[in-house]
Amino acid sequence: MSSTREAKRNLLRERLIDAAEIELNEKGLKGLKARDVTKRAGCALGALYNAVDDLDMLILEVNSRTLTHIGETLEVAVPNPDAPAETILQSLAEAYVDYAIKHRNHWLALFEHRMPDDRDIPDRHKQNHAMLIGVISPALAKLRPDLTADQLTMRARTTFAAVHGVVYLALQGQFVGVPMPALKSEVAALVSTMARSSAAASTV
Amino acid sequence: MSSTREAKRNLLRERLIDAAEIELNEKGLKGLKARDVTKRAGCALGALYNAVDDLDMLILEVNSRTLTHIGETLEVAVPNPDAPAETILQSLAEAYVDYAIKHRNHWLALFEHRMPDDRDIPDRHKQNHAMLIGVISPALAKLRPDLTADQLTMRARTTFAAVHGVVYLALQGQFVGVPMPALKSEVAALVSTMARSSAAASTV
DNA sequence: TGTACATCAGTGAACGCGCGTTCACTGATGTAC
DNA sequence: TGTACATCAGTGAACGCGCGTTCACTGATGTAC
Repeated sequence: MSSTREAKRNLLRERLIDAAEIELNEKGLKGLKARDVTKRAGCALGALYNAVDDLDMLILEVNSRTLTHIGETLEVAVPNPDAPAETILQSLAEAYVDYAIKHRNHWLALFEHRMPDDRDIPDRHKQNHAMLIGVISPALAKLRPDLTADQLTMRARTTFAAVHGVVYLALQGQFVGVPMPALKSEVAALVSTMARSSAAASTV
Repeated sequence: MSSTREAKRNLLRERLIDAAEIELNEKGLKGLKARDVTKRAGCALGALYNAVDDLDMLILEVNSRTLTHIGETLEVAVPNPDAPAETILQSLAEAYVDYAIKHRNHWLALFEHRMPDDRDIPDRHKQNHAMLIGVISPALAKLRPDLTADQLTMRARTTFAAVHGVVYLALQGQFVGVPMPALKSEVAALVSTMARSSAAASTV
């Protein structure tokens, strides 16, 4: 058998992803360097390319973890799935804001990372992203029983993107964002707005 | 007098900003190179550093123009300042979406460009950004006469950021964004939601 | 179990490239008289 | 107006650095007999 070899290989792979996770957290996406990652993982520079295709792929792995992590956080944030839809949406939004603040660099990397022109993102990773939408949909569906599944998906994306935008500009700090101290209450107001107006079912 | 010298100097400066504007439009922020800009402006590489501190400063100049341009676009988009507040907000949002689509790279550069760690952004440039908020405020004020000036500013920022977020994720293409064909109607729905719920004055 | 050979993970110095910025030089513009 | 000198914009080759990736080498693990 070659299980020892393979096990070792996977172990190093994990160690590299762990290391990249820490480096990303500390230095942000732009500050993530192959040399720092391998040094932290305790292996030689070249070993990285044996464990993983590419630095981009390593980042994708970390991003996958982050998405899973966000998914878990959001699930836990909804205490009772039978609560009023607005309550659920508020919980989700608050958890999202908290996550973004606490894991700023991981969260930013999700939206900042771009593959080089030619290559594209593995399906597995795209599905991970879909989770962000899937988690809002049930609550929205309650508020808008009149919408088709497709319309709901659109509305869920819009809702997510709106909240995301407020958090994103606030965390950038510079410019037009809401100042950090006001962030949570502004997001709450936004979600409340969207939930109540949706209930009126008067929008397109 | 040294007016010939100074005039020439300014002329080259303008030509460099023009060139950077075109390069940015064609290749995006990441694709903007000092060599390409000077080549397009028809001068030597070194001349850039005589006309301008830095490549970052050149980008800031282009971004300033972009902000002015957006400002003009938004002003023109409001045909009648006495129209109902929701109508005005819808016009502004639509104009913003159109601008982002049409001048994607310029628009993106506004939010993607970061100064190197130490240096910070000149005040002039920050004020330019404030315009984005200032232009929404009057319409919001009509909807929410109950809010203080500070609260209004917050709400304007939130409103802007929400719309911005939807457009931003949609234009990124990858991931969770609204698909482009649905973008305008989704933004319209979002603005409508915000305008009507605000009128109810029931949010924090 | 032991020996001989094959494979492949791990090493880290070296490669290669991109690219912002500098710098010694030149020639044009400006100043003093 | 003309001459001698000073200044400074413009030139482009060269510098310097960061950094992802490769590659010849080594030593450990695996396979065949």
